[in-house]
Amino acid sequence: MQKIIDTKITPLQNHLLSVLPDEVKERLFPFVELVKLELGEVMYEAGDTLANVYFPVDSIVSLLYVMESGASAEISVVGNEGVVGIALFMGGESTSSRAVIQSAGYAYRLKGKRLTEEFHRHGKLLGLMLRYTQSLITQMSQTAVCNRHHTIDQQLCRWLLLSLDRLPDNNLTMTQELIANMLGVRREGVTEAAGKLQKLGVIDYHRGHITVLNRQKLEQLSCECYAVVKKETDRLLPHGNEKFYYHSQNVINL
Amino acid sequence: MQKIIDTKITPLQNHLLSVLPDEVKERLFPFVELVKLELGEVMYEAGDTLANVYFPVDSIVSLLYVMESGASAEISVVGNEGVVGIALFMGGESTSSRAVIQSAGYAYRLKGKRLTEEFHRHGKLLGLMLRYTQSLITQMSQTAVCNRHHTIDQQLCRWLLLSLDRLPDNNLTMTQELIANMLGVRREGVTEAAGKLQKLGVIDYHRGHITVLNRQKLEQLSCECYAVVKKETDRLLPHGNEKFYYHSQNVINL
DNA sequence: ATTGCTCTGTTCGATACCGTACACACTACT
DNA sequence: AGTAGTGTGTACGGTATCGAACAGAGCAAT
Repeated sequence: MQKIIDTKITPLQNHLLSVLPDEVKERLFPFVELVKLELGEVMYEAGDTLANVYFPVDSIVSLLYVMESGASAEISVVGNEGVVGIALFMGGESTSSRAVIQSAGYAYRLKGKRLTEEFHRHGKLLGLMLRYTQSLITQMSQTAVCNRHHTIDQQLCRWLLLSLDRLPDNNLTMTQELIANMLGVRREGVTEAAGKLQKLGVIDYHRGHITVLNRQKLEQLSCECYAVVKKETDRLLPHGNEKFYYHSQNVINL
Repeated sequence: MQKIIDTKITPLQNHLLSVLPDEVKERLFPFVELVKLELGEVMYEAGDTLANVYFPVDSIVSLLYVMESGASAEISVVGNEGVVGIALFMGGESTSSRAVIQSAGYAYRLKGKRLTEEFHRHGKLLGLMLRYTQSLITQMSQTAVCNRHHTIDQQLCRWLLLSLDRLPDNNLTMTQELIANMLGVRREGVTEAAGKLQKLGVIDYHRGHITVLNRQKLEQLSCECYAVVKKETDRLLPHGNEKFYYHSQNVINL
């Protein structure tokens, strides 16, 4: 299913795409396709062979591990700062994680073949992908440690901040049940933690819609993990020029 | 400090080095240096700029995160199946993790410059490094999930198996205190878990020396995390030819 | 208005792990 | 033999999280 829309969306809204040298942009952009991602859709399952990579624009994708028991835990988040499908260029073709749309929106899709062709032509893109991958590794590592040492309250704050950074405003569409899956805890645990934040006036939520009212306080209440990851990511991937141009284009459903 | 020893050690005992094409071996091996690693030594601190990568032969290196509070947790282990210092070729130059020698032994050191030079000359080495990095990512992810969902008992089993795979025999030199640091739990927790394994006749240990008596049982008692990581690693990095040749060579202390 | 469904709030006992404290055992050194 | 130091065993209360069960509240469709 395709339709042409007049959007305010451009590949440049993805940080990785926006910092590429102009010549690489010129070669690559004709081949990227705009894809619409719906909340809860599964982008790929653990073990799937990947054919495309996705550069989120205003969507958020959650990488999560599912255990034999069915219990799950999010190991990292990807928004417009990153790319989904690193296994494709890392050479493994698949991963043992599942990718789920955590926040609906758009992403640009690129065929894996185009990507790897570009790798051989010019090292810039590869270098960028690798630095991004390293920042992802940082996030995963910090998650591992955070799971071990920090309370649900702290982790919820961390998680909200991670989401906030990848959204255009302060509203996230997300039930407590889903957050619980991401954090790998019971839904009741999230209810309790969210209740505290509500009482403190930090957030406001109603049936699957959360609004962050006081970001600063959220940062105070969060564990160090958020800041550590942010700092390291900024080091690895300095922000590029963030001016955008808009145009009409095709949209495809995932 | 240097001395020439007659060892039974060769670069081929490291799996990554051993699967390289002959031409790459010929270019690279003249530049690798044998390094002796002592138990407990810190290979690099979080944030250190890396100048070398290390290919362990019979040593084990633990990558661990240290939090502001001083609490720590191991996020992955590297033995002769891998390489320490991926940040160097990922482009980040440093990581937020610390690398500690978990089991004394030898490793081959290669200047980062030599490594990246080889990347430009021939894609084989890069591809291998990237696939290894992906297997490392798998390990980190699984660790994150394991920290969330599994008991200390299960995790101790997993940890012992990870160590066992990287050692020549069934003996590991390791106090409960150190294991506790790796797992990010209290020493008493390890004492208790180890006590159970002792009673079951699975392990035998005395003041910092652990002998695994029944590996099969250990695998049964472990959580799935060990098997998942092993399977994925085998997929990403098929074993090469493991015949070795021996010769005299220099040894350097770290 | 009724019904049904999803999302949230609350309770209760169970349990895994923590923090603290201390006793004991083995080893090495004097 | 005595002493110091390191590694291990155990005990106790405190707490965060779990598992299960259920009640209510908001929303949608009929």
